[in-house]
Amino acid sequence: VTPPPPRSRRSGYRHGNLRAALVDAGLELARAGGPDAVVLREATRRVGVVPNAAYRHFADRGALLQAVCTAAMDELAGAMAAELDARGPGRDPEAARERLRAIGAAYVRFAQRQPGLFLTAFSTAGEASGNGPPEPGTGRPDPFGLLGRVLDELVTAGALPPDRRADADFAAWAAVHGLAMLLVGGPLHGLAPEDADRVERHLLEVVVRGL
Amino acid sequence: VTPPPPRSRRSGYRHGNLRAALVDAGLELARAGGPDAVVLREATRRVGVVPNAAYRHFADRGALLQAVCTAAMDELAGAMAAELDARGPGRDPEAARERLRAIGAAYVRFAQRQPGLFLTAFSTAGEASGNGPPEPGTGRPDPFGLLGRVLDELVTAGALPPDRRADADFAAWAAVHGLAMLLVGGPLHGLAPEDADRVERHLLEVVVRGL
DNA sequence: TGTACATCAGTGAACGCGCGTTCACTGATGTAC
DNA sequence: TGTACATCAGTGAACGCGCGTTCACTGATGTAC
Repeated sequence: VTPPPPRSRRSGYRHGNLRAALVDAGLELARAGGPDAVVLREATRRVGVVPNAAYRHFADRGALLQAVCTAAMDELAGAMAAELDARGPGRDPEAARERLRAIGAAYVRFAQRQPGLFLTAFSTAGEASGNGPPEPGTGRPDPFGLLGRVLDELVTAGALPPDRRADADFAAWAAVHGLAMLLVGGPLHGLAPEDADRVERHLLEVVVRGL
Repeated sequence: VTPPPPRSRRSGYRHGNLRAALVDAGLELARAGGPDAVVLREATRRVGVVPNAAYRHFADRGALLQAVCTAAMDELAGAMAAELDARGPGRDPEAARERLRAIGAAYVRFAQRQPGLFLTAFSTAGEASGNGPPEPGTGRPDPFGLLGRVLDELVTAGALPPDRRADADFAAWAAVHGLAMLLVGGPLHGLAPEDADRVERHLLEVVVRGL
């Protein structure tokens, strides 16, 4: 179906950076079809390379998928960070609340626009990946960390009592994550956009009010 | 791996009710491995029947999976209904709120104890299934309907202003669903049980307070 | 009550498919002398 | 600057696998006479 890629053949033999190219191809597959669509053979096909070439860079299919998941998560974090950067700091209570709404809206919007990537980002399938929030260590922004920062601002701005800060991360995250999941391939899939918007605003109000 | 079942061979030739048996087998597969584990050949193997026999009762693998998904959803609804039935009616505000907490807790507990079934119940993969809440028509209880009933009680008991009733379903559902998804195979997979409990209580408080 | 027959649930054998993965290889690249 | 060589990224061919699905069949069951 996919026309065999032009096979640019770069410098005749060696590929520039096959690893990155495979992750990119996997990302496109995930974008179109979610984690199950990240098929090793198809990724190599798209890059214009023989299937087993992938084994120079990944131990097995799972390692490729893992890299794609991480990349998808980075895209989500990037979308959230961009939304925050486009806004002024949240010094006063209402501005801080607005930032919380904005970050939540960005999360849901990403899920709606990139359902495949969204599902892939959260599809580590309960591997050894984590027993807690997203693994620390990477320097880049992660969705959970961004949320935590916004909640800290909320406390600083006096819009959230410090004693309620503790589990606020998880509560807010769960609420927004759940809406995203219901809208993406879940029972609320196909909800009219304006209805989805209304539900989203309502949910964010419940969270802001409840915190 | 699975020892070939004793092949009870019922009345020598015909199977009692192969359709139901296949759904049961599929349910066990889903319980152990989620929707992807619902493999037609394996289901027939477990029932002790030749693979193509399934085609007398299901158009294809998708139809079998669909039946299994519905059965999984019914189990979830059953767990929630049982939790409600074990409680008195919610006439006064606090009792009504308590019922809301109970139904939410049942939802999350089901996800934790039966992750495979939970994921399967919500894995219709955005098929023609629905553009809105779970399909009406079936007489049995469904999770969304049960939640709606509890919210109605909340209004009757005076614990929820009627003008906020409208989108309360989705907001409450999303919050609880999100927690379940984060805990099951998501980033919060492996959270210590006591932490998960605390997070759950906190989330339910945010919802109750926010509504 | 007994016999002929239509139905149709399950059998047996086979198919093509795409997948992940392994093997021995080749030849361009970059380094050591 | 030129030549010999080690490295190792990508090749070519092949494997075994389990899957969903199709085909023509068989024989127990239940009905009509």
